[in-house]
Amino acid sequence: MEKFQMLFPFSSTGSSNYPVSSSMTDSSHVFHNFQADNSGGFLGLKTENHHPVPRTSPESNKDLNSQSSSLAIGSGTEPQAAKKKGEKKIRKPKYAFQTRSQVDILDDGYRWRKYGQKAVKNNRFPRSYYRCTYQGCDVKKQVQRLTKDEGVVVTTYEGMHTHPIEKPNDNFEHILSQMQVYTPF
DNA sequence: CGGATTTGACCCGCGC
DNA sequence: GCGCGGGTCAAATCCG
Repeated sequence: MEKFQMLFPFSSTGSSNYPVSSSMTDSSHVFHNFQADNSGGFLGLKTENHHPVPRTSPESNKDLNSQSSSLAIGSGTEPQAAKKKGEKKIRKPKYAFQTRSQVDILDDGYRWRKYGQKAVKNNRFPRSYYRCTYQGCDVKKQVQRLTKDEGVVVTTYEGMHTHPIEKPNDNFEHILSQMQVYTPF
């Protein structure tokens, strides 16, 4: 596998076949996905799980929620608190967005270490699991392609980065900051 | 040599 | 209670 760096559809480089070529319009597209999700465009994703203690023992290494076959866009903004009564549920913010890209590796400026890869049912392409390699930063991310359109890559972020970006990436940094603003967290 | 990847095994939640 | 699906760990491997 070759390593593609800097290949970023969000960038100004017009190499990609991104529907919008304007500068800020890109971010708008992203937000469109988010809003659509909240509106019920996609199926709601449950972010019920929590993580009381960090992974210290090899036995307590289960967390995360299991999503359905389809890709769902979830977020910490989910009205989870409304239905459940006083559960120790720590909302785990989850963000997902689709991008049109030839490569799975979307460099968002953070350092990721791949820790797993699993084949998904209903999908010929495997899903990759990444984790941020920053001390104290347990942000996870998974990348998956759509069976229908291999050109579409779905990236799902889990958690928020509590540290500055390690790599200068103008455009995405801007988008990221906007995403954080958009989120109540 | 150190850090990142790879890949199979293991484990858990849920549905039947 | 078992099987399936999905997620994570961990040892071995690869690469710079």
